[in-house]
Amino acid sequence: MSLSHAVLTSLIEKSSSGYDLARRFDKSIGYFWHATHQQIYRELARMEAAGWIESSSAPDAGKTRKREYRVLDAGRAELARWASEPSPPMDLRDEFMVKLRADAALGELDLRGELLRRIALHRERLAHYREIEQHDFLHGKPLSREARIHHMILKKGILYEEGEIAWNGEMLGMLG
Amino acid sequence: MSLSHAVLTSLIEKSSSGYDLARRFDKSIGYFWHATHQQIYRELARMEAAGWIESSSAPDAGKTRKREYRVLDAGRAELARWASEPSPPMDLRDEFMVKLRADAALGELDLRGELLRRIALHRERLAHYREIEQHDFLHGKPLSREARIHHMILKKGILYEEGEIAWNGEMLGMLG
DNA sequence: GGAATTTATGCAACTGGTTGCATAGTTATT
DNA sequence: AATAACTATGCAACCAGTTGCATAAATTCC
Repeated sequence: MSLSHAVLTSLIEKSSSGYDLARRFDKSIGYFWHATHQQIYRELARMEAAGWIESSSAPDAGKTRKREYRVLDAGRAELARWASEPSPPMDLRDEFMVKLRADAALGELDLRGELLRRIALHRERLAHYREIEQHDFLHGKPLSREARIHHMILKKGILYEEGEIAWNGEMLGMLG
Repeated sequence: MSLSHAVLTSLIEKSSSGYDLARRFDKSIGYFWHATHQQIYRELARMEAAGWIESSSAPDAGKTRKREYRVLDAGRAELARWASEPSPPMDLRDEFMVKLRADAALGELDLRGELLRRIALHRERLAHYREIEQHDFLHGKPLSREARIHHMILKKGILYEEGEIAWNGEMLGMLG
């Protein structure tokens, strides 16, 4: 499992409380690795027990239990170790492809509504990604190595959404 | 959960024993929905208990416990019901993107070896898919509705692999 | 000042998925 | 004839992930 490593990466980018981390996670790594707040709290507890991170009452805690988590050297070392071992290729799990095969086997199920919904969803996401791209990466100023990597990750999302829109469109044409 | 529906779809395509089903699953639906033999046996037991499928000693069982499973009308109805409810968009879980962000945050981890491995893997898969496409769908004879849907699913795999190869290549150029 | 909402944390129960092991018959090898 | 390898099935234990609930303070609304 490597949710812990995803959380660790996000914490290296910025020390945070569990809640802030969960929200930031949603808008960065969450695009290609979803996690609930529950999972994140659990991973934080585990990683603190393992000595990868430490925590203390957050500066803005007030009377709350809010804590701030920071990555320790052991955590950085673990992340580097994990990152340089080979990863299994990502496994796809596309429910809609199963539905299409079910349609092929059973006869007419009329999945056109679903296709239209998917096209709309992917168009929305694509527009969102392109906005981020314009704002963060295409402003003309030179990009750091870190920013160039983040840009490439975003581009992957853009290519994916474009591919989905094109394929779903063709599929719709076939079923129409 | 809908592993049961994936198994059900495969079983509608052809009544089979658990073992045969598991092997066939690997080479069809397994491309976009992986399942172990253990999961498949468990789903078969559940679905039989639910009255979606029935089984009897397989014709070629001999002295073995081999059983053949067939889909009942209740199973077909359930599959149709499930297929026409909206599906959540597939959630990506790409470990390698996390590693890239870790590289961006930590500095040099040298992921080029991993990129080369991934490119080789996707090239291999692409070649395999193209072979299937040539053999099953580009033989010139007209295709049934079922075959055209299967072709579209395969094309999605082809587009995906092509996209991976292109993106990983660009990423390699950037890190090189 | 009180009510509703948002921020923030976490326990407990459940469900899904993986791993290791056990069993038993069949076929191929030496 | 012995043994290794493959086909075929399944139990049990474990681990990961999700859902529902509970708590509590801060903030916003009326």
